[in-house]
Amino acid sequence: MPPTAPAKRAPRAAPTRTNDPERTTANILEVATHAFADKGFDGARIDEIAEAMHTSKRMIYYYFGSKEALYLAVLEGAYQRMRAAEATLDLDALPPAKALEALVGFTHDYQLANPDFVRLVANENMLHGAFLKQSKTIREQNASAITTVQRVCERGVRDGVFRGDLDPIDLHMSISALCFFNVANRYTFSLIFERGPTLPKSAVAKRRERIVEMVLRFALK
Amino acid sequence: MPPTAPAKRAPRAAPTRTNDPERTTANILEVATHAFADKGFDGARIDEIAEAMHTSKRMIYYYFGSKEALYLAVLEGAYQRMRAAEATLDLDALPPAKALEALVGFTHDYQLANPDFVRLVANENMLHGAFLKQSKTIREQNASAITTVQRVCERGVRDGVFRGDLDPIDLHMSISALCFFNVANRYTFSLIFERGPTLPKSAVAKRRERIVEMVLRFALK
Amino acid sequence: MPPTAPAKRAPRAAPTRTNDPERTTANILEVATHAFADKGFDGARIDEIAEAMHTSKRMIYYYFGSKEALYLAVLEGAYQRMRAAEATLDLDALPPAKALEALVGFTHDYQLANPDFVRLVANENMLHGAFLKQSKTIREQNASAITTVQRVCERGVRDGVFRGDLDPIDLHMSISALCFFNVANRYTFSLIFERGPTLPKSAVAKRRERIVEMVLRFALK
Amino acid sequence: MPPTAPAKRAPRAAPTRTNDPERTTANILEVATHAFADKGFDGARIDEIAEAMHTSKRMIYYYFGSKEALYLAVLEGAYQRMRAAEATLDLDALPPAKALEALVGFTHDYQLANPDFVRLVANENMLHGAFLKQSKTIREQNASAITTVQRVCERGVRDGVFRGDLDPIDLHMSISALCFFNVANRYTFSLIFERGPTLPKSAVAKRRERIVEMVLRFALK
DNA sequence: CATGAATGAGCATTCATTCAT
DNA sequence: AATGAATGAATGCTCATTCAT
Repeated sequence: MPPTAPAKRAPRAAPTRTNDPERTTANILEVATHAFADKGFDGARIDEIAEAMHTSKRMIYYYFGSKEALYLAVLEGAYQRMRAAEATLDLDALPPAKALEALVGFTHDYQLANPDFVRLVANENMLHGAFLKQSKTIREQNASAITTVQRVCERGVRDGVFRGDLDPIDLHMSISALCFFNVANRYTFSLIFERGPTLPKSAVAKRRERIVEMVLRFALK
Repeated sequence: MPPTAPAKRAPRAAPTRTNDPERTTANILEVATHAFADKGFDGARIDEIAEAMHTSKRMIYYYFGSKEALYLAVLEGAYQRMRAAEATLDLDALPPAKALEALVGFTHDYQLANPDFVRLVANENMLHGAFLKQSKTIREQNASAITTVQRVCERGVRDGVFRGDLDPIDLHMSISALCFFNVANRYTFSLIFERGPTLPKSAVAKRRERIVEMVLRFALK
Repeated sequence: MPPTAPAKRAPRAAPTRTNDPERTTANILEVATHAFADKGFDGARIDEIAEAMHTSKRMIYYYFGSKEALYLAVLEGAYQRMRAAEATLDLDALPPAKALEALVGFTHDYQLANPDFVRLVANENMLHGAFLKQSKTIREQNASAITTVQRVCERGVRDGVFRGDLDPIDLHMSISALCFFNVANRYTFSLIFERGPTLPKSAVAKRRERIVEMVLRFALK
Repeated sequence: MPPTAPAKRAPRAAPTRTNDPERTTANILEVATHAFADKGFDGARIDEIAEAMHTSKRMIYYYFGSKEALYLAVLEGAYQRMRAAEATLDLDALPPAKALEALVGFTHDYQLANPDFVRLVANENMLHGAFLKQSKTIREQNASAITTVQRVCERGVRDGVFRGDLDPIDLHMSISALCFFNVANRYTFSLIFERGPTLPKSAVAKRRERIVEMVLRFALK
């Protein structure tokens, strides 16, 4: 018998009536984020999300209207949290090389600590960016994202520590690529090592070091 | 209209009866590869794959037995073609630095030319490597893949042109990461530029150059 | 007609939305009981059951989860109704011979009046008892069933009216066999008479008499 | 993957080309008899029957034309073998009581030894005798079957050892019922004993004895 | 006589969604 | 603000059967 269906009238855990819209939506988003990150948009099931929530499944439609709208909200939330974390970095206070190092380190650490975000982005690419296109919010945030790298680059070039032909967008891409891959391609890559998808702590630290070094070697004169 | 109309579907494009199993399976695999790469395992529909084939949908089950088995066959084919292409590289004939450059260039070019492969791998990671685990074939091929990088590294270190602490697995990861991202994260990344997901030719060449340079700067003493 | 007609099925009899789970499940069970009894588990079609219901086919899965679970529920219901009817017999109030007569009569009459029950049991045997094995409910009810015969036997033996070597299980089997066959083997047996599967009233009465007599002659000293 | 489909081109054991139609048909019938007896008409699968044969599945259609025709042939064969065995009984050589005893004993023993026959008959009843109706062969054989009992009855009544109101058809029914049930209702009945569906040898002998006794007690004056 | 390749029609089941309260 | 009941439209899959050689 499928776990999703009521199947024989066992109406499960008693959906705690919160009477608190904010808590309810937050709970839905949290559960949905895990679900969409874990299974992707097509693989995730509204029923399963409902099962893992504290409120009833009907609430998803009450507050979000559709699976697509819920997914969009999840995606926007994930991007927003990432940008918020990024915003705490005060790169301008650091000399360019240190700033770049900090940026790469942050990117690496954040993605490692937030595989849900990484997987949501990977899934969004599987969907040809269908939802991202719809989101004004994310587009605006991303626009500002590139200026962060840009400012570091400019300062570095001006100070003569970075090579003159440094392209911020290209650099941003390289940083993202190196950090993203660790998390996003865990499962296929780990086959080479013949071990589990998550690296031991020491290997993670080593990998982090090398990514930072790779980017800096490339940027420095 | 009578109340219980038979409602027969209009028989599509004339299913050319090949009586040629090899052609039939090849056709199924080709169509399925596009479909799974385009929509992912969960998003792809057996019915849609059938629609795009020259034979009937029933043949999928005749030759492959299930959606899962078909997907696995698709995945194995994609990996096999990639390794076959890689095998044509004669890196041993080149000096280490040139060999590394050739390897990075090949990886970049192959993935750019074969987004289906890239997307299948990305999707497989969304599925936590569920299918890759099942495939002896792929595991064996991957094992040999790492030795290619390894040999180049060893020669480079021995010759004193590469840094002594070069880790082949780590290098392989960096190369993969940089090349993979271009294709896999096209849709989310292109939002930054506010243009379409595929870069103009000149930009592609520029990106290729920089990836090669980044890797070489890192590997060289 | 356009080449790609939507071909919508004519919506049947108006699915009265009861909003009454009990009525809905009862309706499903009733219809399914007839269907499974008529065609057996493998012969019965979920679609046909749906067609005969007052609610939509989807409700079967909403309330029962699968064809197998529905069949099990049907089987359990059939056994339960039989045991409930049996429980109304107050055999202890009758002298042993009369009690045995009443028991045989009841068995005969119930099975004749409930061919659905008989056929479900016959079908369950075709399935090697696959579903019965799963049902705690039925196993428990059956356990108590044998005690009914047992008590009558014991009293009859104690009173000296029944033969001393009477085996309750064996007697139960004989009674069941004689009554079951009338209904279960109707179609093959009626070929001998070259008439329809159901006997005329007078013949039924005669047969009942003889079954009762056969059992009593065997049990009495 | 389902065991029936070719699924990945393993064309199984090499279908021995017999070039002997009689052996081929006999083989098909034998395998089909087991299959239909085991799973019933609806539960049996042409593919599974083919799998268990020495020739290819296509032969079923070559020699029998359809699943229905094959089933009918199986049914006719089963009845024919039973009647053939019955024909070896020389009841006329025995005094009436001994003849009846022999007949009951034979019926019991044959059905116990040939559960396939019993299950085919049970299944045929589930199908409302749909196939039996079509078979001239079986109808003719059955007609003669009743005369066997009839002759024994007549002799017994004439000799004054059997009760005068003995009805051959009714007696035939009782004999059949008692013997059939043992085999046909094995699975549901065994639940009462809480043991496996087949009785130990001693219990079988005991049950046989009691059936014989029950019939004789009823028939004798 | 024999068969590998191919299939239309149907089957159980699932999914996101809406109705009625 | 919240929800249990209900569902149309697919979805992956199977079955007996036929075609072409």
